Amino acid sequence: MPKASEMGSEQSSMPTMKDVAKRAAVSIKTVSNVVNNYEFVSEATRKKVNKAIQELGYVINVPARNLRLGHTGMIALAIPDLTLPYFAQLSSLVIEEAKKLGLRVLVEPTLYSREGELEALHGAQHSMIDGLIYSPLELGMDDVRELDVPYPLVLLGERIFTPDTDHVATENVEGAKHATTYLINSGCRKIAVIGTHPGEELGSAALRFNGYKEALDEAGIEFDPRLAVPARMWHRLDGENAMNELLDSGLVPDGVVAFNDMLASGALHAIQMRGLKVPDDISVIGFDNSEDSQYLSPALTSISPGLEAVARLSVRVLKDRIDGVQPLGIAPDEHVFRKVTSTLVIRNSTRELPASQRN
Amino acid sequence: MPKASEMGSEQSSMPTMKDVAKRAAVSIKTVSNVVNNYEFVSEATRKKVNKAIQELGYVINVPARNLRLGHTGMIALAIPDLTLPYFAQLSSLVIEEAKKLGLRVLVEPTLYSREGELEALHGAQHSMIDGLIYSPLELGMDDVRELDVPYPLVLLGERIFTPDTDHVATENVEGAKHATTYLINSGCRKIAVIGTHPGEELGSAALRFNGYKEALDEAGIEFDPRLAVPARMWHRLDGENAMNELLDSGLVPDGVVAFNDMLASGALHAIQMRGLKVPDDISVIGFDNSEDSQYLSPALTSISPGLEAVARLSVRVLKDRIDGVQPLGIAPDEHVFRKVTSTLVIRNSTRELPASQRN
DNA sequence: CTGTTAGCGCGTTCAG
DNA sequence: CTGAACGCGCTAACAG
Repeated sequence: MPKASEMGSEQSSMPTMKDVAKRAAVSIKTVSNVVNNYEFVSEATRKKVNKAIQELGYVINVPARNLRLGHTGMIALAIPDLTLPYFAQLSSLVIEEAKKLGLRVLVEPTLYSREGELEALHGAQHSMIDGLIYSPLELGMDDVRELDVPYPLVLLGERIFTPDTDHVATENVEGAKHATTYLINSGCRKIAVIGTHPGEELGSAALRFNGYKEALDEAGIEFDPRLAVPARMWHRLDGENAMNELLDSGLVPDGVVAFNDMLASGALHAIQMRGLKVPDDISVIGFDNSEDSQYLSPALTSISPGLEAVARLSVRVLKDRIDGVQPLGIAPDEHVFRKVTSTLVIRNSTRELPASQRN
Repeated sequence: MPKASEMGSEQSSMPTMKDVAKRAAVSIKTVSNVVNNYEFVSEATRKKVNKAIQELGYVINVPARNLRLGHTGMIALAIPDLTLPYFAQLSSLVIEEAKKLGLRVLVEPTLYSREGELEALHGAQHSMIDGLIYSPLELGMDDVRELDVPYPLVLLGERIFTPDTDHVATENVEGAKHATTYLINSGCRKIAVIGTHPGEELGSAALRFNGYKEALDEAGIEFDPRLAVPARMWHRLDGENAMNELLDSGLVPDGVVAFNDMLASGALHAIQMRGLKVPDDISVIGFDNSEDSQYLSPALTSISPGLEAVARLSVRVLKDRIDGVQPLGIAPDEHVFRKVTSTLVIRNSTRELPASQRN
């Protein structure tokens, strides 16, 4: 037999249910019953059919089945960039969770373009897909009407809200607030924040900044704008630069909240290069609890956004919508709006809480 | 109209070609012609049909089309772990390249399990997929027969060889050799290597180690086993530990070849923590040229495995096989075996070559 | 428990 | 250049 890879299409000679039926001397329906594990098939016929399947090397033709069933068992996941650890992680978790529910995932990087994001929404693929988990970055509140699509949709993040779709988001504000409060409780008073995006109102930077300020506010610490260092990109080097800038200004903080772990890693490095100690001189907290954070030295205390929960929830909700059932305990006509609680993963880049603060 | 997400399946009410045909007062065939950009359709009818499509919001039904055509326009990419930057990068590039050729990609993480890898190969999905790009980690030469699958397959890496499938690989040996030679030319004589896997023969660690030794050999430098530090995992902390171990032993090298950029990053950190300078005291070279490497300080000199070329080649070859044409300039019955040339990306973690060595 | 029949939506002969 | 009828492989009634 020539290898399929040397032929045009593998479909040409693949055996069908009909072939199996003939060989097993049963009807097509019976084969279908066996293949789909229909309960009421006699053990004898089942064996007969399986034998024929084995001998012919029969594999079910998924496209045909899809056509008949009207769905494909495939969902799409649209994210800005698969090379970002955050999204790679998310994708991996979504794929894993989907698999548990018998769903496959088509990952679609939208590559920071508005076009890409719109195409993910309206592209021709959509008869091929049962639903979409959508994490927009470029689209904003002005684009809400774009979300009126003829298939189930779960929206990730907090850039767009509509009462007409299900949302799953992470706690940006609460997470940053938690981190900042933790630093305050551990004795920090001059807490810098790295990675702000001045002028931005949507997006993680703005939300996390708000959390930071809220924490300060509640603790009665006045916000010092000089301690907020912008960083357009959130790479390691940006964190290093930001931290150096701060240190050069003579304004040495006793704590740092970095808006992601890369920034934190850079800050760590800048601090240590000056002979200062983390956490003795300066505590550092990161964001995202990326896999790397545990491998830094000192291991990085970080806010874990609960990506597992995001993945689990969004896939489950989508699956329910596809199946036409109400997700979770949601009332009819209502939509899921769920914020996943973030947790602070304490490692060695922050000082311990004094005994009085622990519980 | 109720939102689809509140209904069972979106398929129920989607307009078909028949609906479009009726509305445009033409035959189904004509609609099909228009949709598929068949050349010989009068401008008038084309317009008429397009208008009807617009009004009805018609979208072509991909599963039906797939059934008829016998292929799906979808390929799978099986990799060990999507959260590894290397594979995330590769996936992203493959998706991009596939898109250019009108193909969609189903990413399938096999999660370091033999089962997962076998399932990717033989799983039921395969009538749903036109071909597979396959990067095994657990499978070895004993499993060659598993690769006899009824669809086009492109094999990535150097773990399994068969004359019966197309291969695309990166230059592990050559890359490591290149890196080591570069260090030698820049004046290093005591070159450590971090990340070896003693006892392993397949796999990147072994191949890269060979390249390192070849370079030493050619330069007439004797290999000192104490300079080869094993590291099972290739995380940042492993690099840091390995480097510390070396430094503690009193055996201070003047150059380090790390088997990936994470290891290199850790080594960098360990070196700097001792007050030693990179590259003045010790040069460091990494592997993979990951996105992070440029954001380390000093920016990391690294071997770029040419992932773009791997992605481009493997998708192209697969596409050709799917279309039944000979890839590249390959003779019939021959198979592609292509190693992508790696390049050394020189940044600031290595000393400059003396004038005599430059070209 | 099993067989028969009728499409799912599309592309494609083959006539016109 | 266009229309009518067929079948891709499968599942869901409904009989038997």
